[in-house]
Amino acid sequence: MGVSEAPAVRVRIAPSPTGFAHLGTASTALYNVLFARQRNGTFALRVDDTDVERNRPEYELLIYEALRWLGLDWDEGPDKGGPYAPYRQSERVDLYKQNAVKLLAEGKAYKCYCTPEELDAERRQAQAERRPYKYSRRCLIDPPKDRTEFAVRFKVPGGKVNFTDMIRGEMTFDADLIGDFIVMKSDGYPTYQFASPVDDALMKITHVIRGEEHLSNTPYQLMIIDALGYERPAAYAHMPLILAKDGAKLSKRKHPEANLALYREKGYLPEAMINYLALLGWNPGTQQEIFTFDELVRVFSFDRVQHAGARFDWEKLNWINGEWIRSLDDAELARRLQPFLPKLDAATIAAAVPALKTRMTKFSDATALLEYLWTDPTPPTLDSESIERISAAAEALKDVAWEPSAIHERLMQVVEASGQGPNKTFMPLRLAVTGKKISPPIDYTLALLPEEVAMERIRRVLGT
RNA sequence: GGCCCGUUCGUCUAGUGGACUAGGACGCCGGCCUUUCAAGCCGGAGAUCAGGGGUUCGAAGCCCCUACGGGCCA
Repeated sequence: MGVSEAPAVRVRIAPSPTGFAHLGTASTALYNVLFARQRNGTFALRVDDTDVERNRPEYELLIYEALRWLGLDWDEGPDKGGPYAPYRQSERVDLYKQNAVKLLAEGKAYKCYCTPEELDAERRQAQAERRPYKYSRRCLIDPPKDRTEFAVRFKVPGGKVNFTDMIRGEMTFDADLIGDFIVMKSDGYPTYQFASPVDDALMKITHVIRGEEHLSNTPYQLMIIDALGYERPAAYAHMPLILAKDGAKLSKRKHPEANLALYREKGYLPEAMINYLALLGWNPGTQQEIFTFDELVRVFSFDRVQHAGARFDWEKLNWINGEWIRSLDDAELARRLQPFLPKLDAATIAAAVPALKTRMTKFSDATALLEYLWTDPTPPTLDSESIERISAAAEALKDVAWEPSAIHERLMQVVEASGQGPNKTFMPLRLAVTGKKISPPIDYTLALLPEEVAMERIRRVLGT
């Protein structure tokens, strides 16, 4: 087949709605989207909700929300449909049944009546004899006559299974080591090993890009696709896992950083998240660290993806987020900051932005810096010299235009007249007005407050 | 238990047999700037390339073994 005849690229992610949206889902989605955009392909979202016990519709919404926030929108999905609908596996159960029936009819699968206890006994027996366990095929050879409840078990043909992994190269697995596995459970639902390849084939997925935990599942799924006579995806890509700081796999229970919603709440920019996620497990081969999405589309390639898991690091994320914050223009920054400063009006936020810009690693940091604007601080106790400096400052500020540069000018005159360093004047003022040692530059600190309020706080410590 | 994937500064990583006295980034430390805190600029410490055997004139990079980590199946 010539290059021009190659089928259009179709990729997909298949998250399970079993809890909050996971960081790993975002990472996988990103790589899928980058690849799809590079090749003018299609990106589908398929919801793997066959685990009836754990899946909840609201969790599905959480996934949509998080991916949209990151700008990782999909072309086909449960909410927007598409040529291969439905995109929710729970709505495709008939399809899996049909395919299982087909396998059964062709002798490529068989009914298995074994109980979990029997299977467990088999397994323990194998272990006791120190031989690798494979299902005994007793239900294939001599099925019990008196039972009705069954699962459908795939008859593994054996031999070698080869496929191309865009990250790891040519892979070969020995299927002789793989025992016959269940494709349909006795409750009528498919197993992951069955639903996933059936959908990939039916949805004409050309490249399966997913987490490394699925690498050894691939031969199972390829055998299913082959047995069903479907076309295999052209290639796979198994992405390195994101690990927690302690080196363990990111778990929803133990690691809050696995929760995508958290980043939005704390004020990380979606651009920064994309940037950081791209760099976790991939590198451009150049010194560049800051990337826009479009730049990533241009330079991303699977052969520069890491093979080993990468640990999540708040510090680096914070730096990247800070870089992004500093790169935004003031108006845009002010606009995005608003939800994080509900107590302030838009004009005040806009006025604060120049002072905030280099002082935030994430938007939630703004709170500590500006808290004094809506909270009345406890007046500090100051020594007589500080009182004197404040008194001089108060005098100088009497009829100043209430904005940073004019305030700055007046205060510098006071400093000059004092013959002392600026901080002798500024720090007491800062303490008087904010109650804290850390605040934006003093001219901003004052100007952001209404003049009467600022002057009142100053008068208060002067006792006048 | 079987199979698979992996292992370079604390972290993310560069490295595809000689340019490696192992490079960059984050973080850390120091200095400059300075109005506190940041930002910015300059500099520094930090990796016996998991360990051991080979192959080779030469190995971080190739082969084997071991250890450790992770995954899948069971």
